[in-house]
Amino acid sequence: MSAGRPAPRRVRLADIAEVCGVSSATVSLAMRDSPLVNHKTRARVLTELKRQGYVYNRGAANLRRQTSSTVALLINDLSNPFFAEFAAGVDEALAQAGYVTLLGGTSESPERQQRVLSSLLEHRPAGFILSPAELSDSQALQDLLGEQAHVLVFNRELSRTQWDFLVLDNRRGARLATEHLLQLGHRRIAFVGGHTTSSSCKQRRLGYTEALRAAGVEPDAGWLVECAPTRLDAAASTRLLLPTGAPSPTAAVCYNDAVALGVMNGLAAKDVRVGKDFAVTGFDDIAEAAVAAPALTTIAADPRGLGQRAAELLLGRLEAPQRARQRIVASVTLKVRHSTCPPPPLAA
Amino acid sequence: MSAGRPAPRRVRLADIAEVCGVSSATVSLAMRDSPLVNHKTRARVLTELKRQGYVYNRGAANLRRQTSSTVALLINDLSNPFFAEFAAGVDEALAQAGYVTLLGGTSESPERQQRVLSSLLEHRPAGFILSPAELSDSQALQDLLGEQAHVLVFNRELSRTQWDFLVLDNRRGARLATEHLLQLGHRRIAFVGGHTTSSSCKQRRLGYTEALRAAGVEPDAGWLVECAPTRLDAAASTRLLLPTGAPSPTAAVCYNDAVALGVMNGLAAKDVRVGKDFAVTGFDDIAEAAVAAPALTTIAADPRGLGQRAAELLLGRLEAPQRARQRIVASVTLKVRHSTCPPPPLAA
DNA sequence: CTGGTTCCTTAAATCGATTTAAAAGTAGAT
DNA sequence: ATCTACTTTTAAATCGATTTAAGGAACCAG
Repeated sequence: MSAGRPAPRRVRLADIAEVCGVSSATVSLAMRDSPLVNHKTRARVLTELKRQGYVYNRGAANLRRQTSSTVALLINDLSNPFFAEFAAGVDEALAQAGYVTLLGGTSESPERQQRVLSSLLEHRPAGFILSPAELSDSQALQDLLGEQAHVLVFNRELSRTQWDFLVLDNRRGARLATEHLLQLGHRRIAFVGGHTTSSSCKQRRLGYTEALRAAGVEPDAGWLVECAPTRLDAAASTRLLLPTGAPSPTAAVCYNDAVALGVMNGLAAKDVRVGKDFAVTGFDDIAEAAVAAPALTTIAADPRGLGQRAAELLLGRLEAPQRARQRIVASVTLKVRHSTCPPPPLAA
Repeated sequence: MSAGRPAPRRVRLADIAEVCGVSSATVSLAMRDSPLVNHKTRARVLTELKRQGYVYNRGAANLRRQTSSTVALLINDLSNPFFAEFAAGVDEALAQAGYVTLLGGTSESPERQQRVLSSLLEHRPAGFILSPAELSDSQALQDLLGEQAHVLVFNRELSRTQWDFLVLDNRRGARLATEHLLQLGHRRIAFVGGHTTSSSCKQRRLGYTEALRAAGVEPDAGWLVECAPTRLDAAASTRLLLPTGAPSPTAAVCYNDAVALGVMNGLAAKDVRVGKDFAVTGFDDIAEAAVAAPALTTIAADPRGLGQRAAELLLGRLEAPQRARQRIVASVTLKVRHSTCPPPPLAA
């Protein structure tokens, strides 16, 4: 067990002060470019700061100044590339503004979300960017965070909160996808995936229904297939789309890309050729969408840009705590690829 | 502009103390279950803490105790699902141990890496988990972090540092992929992607060469195709694999999945059917690999598990600063899917 | 020499929790 | 009543940077 060097204590302002023959107050002021300090003194101090490799202790400064230079980022699912990109965008924009990101992954568990949140709270972040876990308890979150916390909620609505909110234009996205299918000639179009409890699912279903009605098609209750927004569950639900007694759907609008990819797997297993015999659309435009076979027609949303937007919204709120609540609906675009096609002649 | 409530100051230990008629020292001790405190007093204090919704100020405590409850996580590319999963694993394990993750994305830029790092340093994290940007300046990193910092380096070797190191078994992975192709009957096998400067690329090429030599195949210089590890650049490089004068390769071991998917795109554009006329393997097993057409044969490495492992290694180091340097090589496995096939009879 | 400027520097308080030595309180024994 | 032993509480210092009021120096005008 060699001793190594005895871990030199970190350099403090007082150490610099001593060498320069001034007080630590002077060093502090010099460092922060106060006009109170003689430029000769400042130069000496700055040189010495560099020479000793001084590292600012933001924690001490924040304690005294009652400020904070961190923002907490709570993400429901970092394994999902959509949210990972979102996180990357947030971090990038926060770093640019001089903030550090406190990361908290919640794995879609409301309990873990509460635990992670109370741990993050102890670090006194200036604000929170929260992409809530499914089935989050809005009230519990509010109790923990307090009424006047600076919070930006992303993606999922939290009922009865007054926090800023950034969300995709779910309704319009689903309408775009549905209209695209209608234009191709489809009339019997299913909506697959998502839970009725989720606000984004409700909105997407709404867009879907609107598009159908606008085209004079009355949606059939049998076309609404509920399942978890995962590839596996979606694949299992696929049987509900296949011919029974009634005329079956010729296309499916899926809650998101994961569901769409699952549906494509499920259909392939039954020898239904997606893009030839059956049309499928997704939502999110995750990276897999472009390389799937066939490449998935989907709704794109620029998650990295959303992350930057979220950070900017929160920073805006920090600067103007009193400004009115913001509710931003981010636009989405339709990306047509090869999973959509006209209905087969037999079905038309 | 309604005023709202005037933002009640946060509760401090002193506030609790006052109500309970004791000193803040007593509250502090009670909170931390010191045997010095009378159980009757402790009960009163705990009740009051809960009643006022006290939130611990870890910053103040850390300042006094000269400790830290954060760990900095620097990630070269959060958009890459492999690293996003890794980050999720790290965060999960750190949270379990009571640490909070300070996130820093570096976007593969050494300059940004330096900037992000010095910003994180000011928050005095207990340690660092660093997945270095390409072409990182090892010396510059060491100058910034200091010799005795607690650092775990992931994935890319940093020359002449004494930090703990966690890396995939790149050599064995590439050997597994190459052996798989050899067993299928291939003799002319290319290696595509990656830069010679990167340590992981060197190791993978080594495994590839070893496997060839062991099978009595002398690698041809023309089989080594260098390109950036991105889908786009790989697609563009594909032409180098196709028949010219000399007999051309019938299979390709790719540096990673992104390259493999790019190569598949490039070949498809030239009507070469991967999985029928040509075999391709990847590395990483990102989510797209499973849904690509054909599904990609690749090397899997459990990035989330690696993240947890990384966190555990760092935490171990924090507890035992003097222990010998760790160098962990994580095992990988071959995932055979449909992008690999025997060589076409003509070429055999 | 006095009073008034201007310029620069610093002592001391502060942020909130922790820690330790010392004090205060309680009980029991003599 | 006194002493010892033990339990419980607290005053005060501490971590490192910031801030402000006050002080010192230098200079000029009258």
